[in-house]
Amino acid sequence: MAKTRIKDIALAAGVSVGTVDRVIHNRGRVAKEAEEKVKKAIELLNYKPNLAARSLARQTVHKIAIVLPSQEEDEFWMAQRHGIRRALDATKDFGLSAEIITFDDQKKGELLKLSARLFEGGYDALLIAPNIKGEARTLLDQCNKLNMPYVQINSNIDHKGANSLGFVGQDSYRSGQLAGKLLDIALGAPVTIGILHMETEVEEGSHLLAKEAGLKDYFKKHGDPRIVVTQIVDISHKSVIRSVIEELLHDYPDLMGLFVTTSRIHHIAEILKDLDKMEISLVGFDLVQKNIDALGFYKRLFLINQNPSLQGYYGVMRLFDHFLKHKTIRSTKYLPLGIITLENVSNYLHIQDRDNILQDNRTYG
Amino acid sequence: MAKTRIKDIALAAGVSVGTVDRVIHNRGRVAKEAEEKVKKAIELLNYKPNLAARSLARQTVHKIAIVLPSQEEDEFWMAQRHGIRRALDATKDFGLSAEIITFDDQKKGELLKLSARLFEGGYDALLIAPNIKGEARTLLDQCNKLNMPYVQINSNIDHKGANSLGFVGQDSYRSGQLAGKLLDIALGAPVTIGILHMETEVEEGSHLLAKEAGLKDYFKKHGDPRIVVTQIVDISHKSVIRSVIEELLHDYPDLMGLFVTTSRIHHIAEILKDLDKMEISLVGFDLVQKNIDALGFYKRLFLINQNPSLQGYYGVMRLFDHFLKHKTIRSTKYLPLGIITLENVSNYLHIQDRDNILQDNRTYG
DNA sequence: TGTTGTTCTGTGTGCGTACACACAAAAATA
DNA sequence: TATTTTTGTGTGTACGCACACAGAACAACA
Repeated sequence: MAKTRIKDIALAAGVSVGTVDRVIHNRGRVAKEAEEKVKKAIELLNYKPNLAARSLARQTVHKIAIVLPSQEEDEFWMAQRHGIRRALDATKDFGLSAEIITFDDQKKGELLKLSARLFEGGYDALLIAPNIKGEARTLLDQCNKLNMPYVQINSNIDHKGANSLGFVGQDSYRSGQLAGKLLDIALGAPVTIGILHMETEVEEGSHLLAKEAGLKDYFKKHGDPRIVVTQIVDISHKSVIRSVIEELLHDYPDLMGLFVTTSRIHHIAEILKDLDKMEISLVGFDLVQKNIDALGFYKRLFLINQNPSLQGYYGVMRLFDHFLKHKTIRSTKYLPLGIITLENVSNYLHIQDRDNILQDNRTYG
Repeated sequence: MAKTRIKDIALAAGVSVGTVDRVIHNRGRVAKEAEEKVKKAIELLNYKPNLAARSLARQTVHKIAIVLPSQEEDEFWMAQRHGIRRALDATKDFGLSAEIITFDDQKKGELLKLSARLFEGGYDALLIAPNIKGEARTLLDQCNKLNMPYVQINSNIDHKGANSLGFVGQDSYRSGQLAGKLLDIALGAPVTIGILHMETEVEEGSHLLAKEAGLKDYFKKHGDPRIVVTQIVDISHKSVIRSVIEELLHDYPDLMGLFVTTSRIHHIAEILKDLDKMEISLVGFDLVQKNIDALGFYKRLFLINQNPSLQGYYGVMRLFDHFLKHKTIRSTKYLPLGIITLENVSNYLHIQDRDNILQDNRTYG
């Protein structure tokens, strides 16, 4: 039951550890027969490399650049960062180091400006939230030219380069379907349902439109109610939002459900509470504090959690798998769409802080 | 930015690595002044032990005994085992080994029979699903006498010994509240709601009663509908279940919601489909295959996921933290109560298989 | 037969830590 | 003072692996 070491394989195959090492790492310079013998011994003894020893022996530290929007205060990106930090803590003893590089995603061209820094900073890989599609595409093209692996998180620009290590994020279309289901169950009878994009710009092919499509498709199969789509561009003034809502309620007296495709549903909850219209069912996104507060006073509210923390975590872990375990994953990983309501929100908040695995906070003792 | 090693501390403190080691591990035999200097250097240089090197150098492997019910075929316990295996894979290179020991939880006294094997098998810790409360309590008392740390998963018998490393599992009461909320939203008008315990025995203080209490308490605050509690003892014969349901529907024509406190809600879904009564909303537990199938044909069905896989995972990780990182957690950890419906079930199935962290499946190459 | 080149293989060292051991210095005893 | 005991400190080795380097074996040439 003792673990088999390289030494054991060498013994079994009648060669030295050096030869075994060459076979394991495909370094060449091994006679065919020797290689065969070693491979057979590896198979037979079920050899699995000791990760602790490997990362200790390997001197090369893989340096990864993590590119994120510079919205320091935004809770969604804070959660992303949190997950990233967690993963880095867990892997720092195993040959992974990282730097977070931010850019202003409200201005054009800022992402591209990072180019020089990224490709001349000696980085071995890129972890990027490519929410500026055009610019990000240029960067990823560059990655492929320079043979630098990259993982996308949060936004996916469907970039199928040879160096792509896939995408970790949410399935927006499916989250729209889920919102449809929740509203369907909550409403009972067919009525009017509103979709609200609360965002300054809804660009072609964006998440928001995928969510819209998901909800619409759900209702094509189930009941086919009237669906009204509205965009609220100016989200900084509550009065503007309020008048849009009042107008909607006036135009569609049977409006009984609202789906907000961004994280700003708390505004709607507050306004509807004010208007004493809390019989309207709401579905929105993200566990930001104001939304969590809204759960407390608005019964018919569901939040869909996109798990930003795990996006960061798994994103980094993909690079870890790639470099340290020679295990390369290129597929898309969709994180679970958590349905959050007042009765289960506490556990979700908990896990975001506690997931630390293989992390040592202890200084001594 | 280079990582500080023990050597660096020794240099900074003007002592040898041996002295630093003694300070770090509280081995004594260090002069007060030397100790002070070392501690200061550790603080100053922000020393964090290298986990890879530590587990490589430390030869002692901590052996843990994992005690589970012997229901090999049960999907819930399979998931538990899966999570346990995942955690063991992730930690096997770091000085943790484990053996799963099963007992027949359908017979009395079987758990206690393990006693000798557990306490004379040279185990360093215990991970137990103490679903036979009385017998488990005796075992845990024994643990405290022998100074053997233990973690409880899935069931919690509130055992506050000095060696307890807490509990990882679900919050049954809260899951009942959550079921209440889901039914409340789904029903709209106040009607009759049924609670179904589908289990051969509902013992005092069991999870099932906690779930019942949670749902009842929820509705005391919201609408206060009529709630009917029924137990179905004989779950092996579908005809028995069916007649219970038919009787319920007859006695309570306005029954519009059913809460099944075990994983057997698929039976109910199948029967109601048969009876063409699918307007009744259902809430049940666990992602077992038959329940997942039921999601496909029964729209108004929600499953609450108790995350058995993560229970096993975090349970093992607690022991890992305790032994390898000297980081001892004694608190209760409640896992998130996932709300599952057809539209988000796929992601939940995915994550159960994919969560492998720090695991090396690669043989060579 | 000697020389050069090519292909293959074994040995040695170091990664950062844990721990055993040897030994020096100081203190307690004779 | 001599001897034992206690206390404090440094050195050396091993863990399993990666990788550099030396060198053996063999063939191909002069």
